[in-house]
Amino acid sequence: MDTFRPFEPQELRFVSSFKTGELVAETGTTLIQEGSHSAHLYTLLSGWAFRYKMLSDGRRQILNYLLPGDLLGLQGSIIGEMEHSVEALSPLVLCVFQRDRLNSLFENQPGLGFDITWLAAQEERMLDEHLLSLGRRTAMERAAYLLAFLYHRAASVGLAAGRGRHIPITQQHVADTLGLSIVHTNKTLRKLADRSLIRWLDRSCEVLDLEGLMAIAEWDGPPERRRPLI
Amino acid sequence: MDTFRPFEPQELRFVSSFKTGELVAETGTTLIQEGSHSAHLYTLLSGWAFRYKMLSDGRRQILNYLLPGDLLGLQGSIIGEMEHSVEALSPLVLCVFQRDRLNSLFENQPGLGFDITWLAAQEERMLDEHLLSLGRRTAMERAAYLLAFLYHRAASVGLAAGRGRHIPITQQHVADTLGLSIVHTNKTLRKLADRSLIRWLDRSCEVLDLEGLMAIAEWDGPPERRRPLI
DNA sequence: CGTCAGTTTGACACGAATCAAAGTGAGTGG
DNA sequence: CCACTCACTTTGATTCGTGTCAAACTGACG
Repeated sequence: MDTFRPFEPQELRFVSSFKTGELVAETGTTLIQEGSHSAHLYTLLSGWAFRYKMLSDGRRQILNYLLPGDLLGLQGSIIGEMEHSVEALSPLVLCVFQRDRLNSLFENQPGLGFDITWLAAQEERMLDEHLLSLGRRTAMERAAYLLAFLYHRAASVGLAAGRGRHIPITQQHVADTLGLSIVHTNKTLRKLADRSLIRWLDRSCEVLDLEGLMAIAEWDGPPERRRPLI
Repeated sequence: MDTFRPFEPQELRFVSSFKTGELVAETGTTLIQEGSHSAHLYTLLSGWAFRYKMLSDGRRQILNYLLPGDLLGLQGSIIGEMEHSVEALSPLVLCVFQRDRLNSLFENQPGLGFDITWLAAQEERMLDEHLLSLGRRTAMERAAYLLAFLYHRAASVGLAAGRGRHIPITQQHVADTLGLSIVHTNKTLRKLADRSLIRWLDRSCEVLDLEGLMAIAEWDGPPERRRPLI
């Protein structure tokens, strides 16, 4: 089963029998609320978003970031209840599906069913890496890893060149992703900037030295796509 | 799509066209090595195992635990290369499948394809919760969460009553799961034991007060299984 | 011109890591 | 049957990384 292909948003987008509509959202919009039983499944067509969970006293943990091609709300579709919230980091466009069509999708479009599983496996791979980061990397290593990771993700969907190459997050987002306080996050990012590895702009980050970041984090980047063995 | 059913190992086990054989392993056996391109996909039929990643200087992070009904090696089957290792925590029995049959499984058994995606969504849910733990919970909260979590998982596959109700891990495993040093882990577990929330045995843990652990961690347990809406 | 979100910096406190050492119990070999 | 080893657990002393508190700075916006 090395013969996968990456999930193409357009693919689901034009399977008219599954598509319900398109949705545009502003920066900061809460797209999905923890505990909700959303009736919909979404594909992100453009923009950035993030998933997070909160504890009752306000502690927030960002779980992962969403870029074009990613699914939102699969958990709700499959398990029934969303266990995390989703918020827009930039203006974005979503493609909306009826979640109750999901089982017929598996029946009628096994290729798409496999693509969904492929996406879920990718997500699991990213979460594994984040866990390694939170559990065993120092603050500096975590920050370097996160920025290298986000740069890679942006590059993989063509956002790395030209205009959009800045990662649209605040230091508060970084802190809540890395499990650090915002003060310590600021001091850590400052060190990375002083070493010319990154540049911090108003509410975004520019990666100047990807290799340097990856070396600090001891991270090799996402695995090479395997060529089909047969 | 609220009408899911939990994945039954027996289900895959007796789909003879996919099954390759059965495999028995001792405690401590490395079942899958990070970086390998395993030709097989497994279902755990009995026993406990855990997934982990390591950094080159020996820092280890345990990602999650595997119990009967869980899949091993799906990542390898779908992405091509394993990005984590798997080790047995107890004697265990695996059911082995050829991974190259996976796409034909999606074609011919869409119901099983959906079950695999369901399992992947469950794994993602657990990893999300672990991330919240590592990022935003204190040492005490993390320990309480982990033990409550493992108790729940064991109970959900019928391991909670009688003989097998002890969780077969060492304090080193707990430390590597929670991202703590083994010394601090010991002191934290000691406090839980002094409060009669757990009892620590030779190389295992007995949960005495599940509610108490869940209250400390501020964790509600896995979501209720949704009844079908229609 | 004031407000507000975001960034920056310094002083201090605290939680967790590290260092060191001893206790326990199972297994092993003499 | 008794030393011996080895993995695991336990405890105390000290160090260090990160959190908390406090305050100032910046730029966008109304």
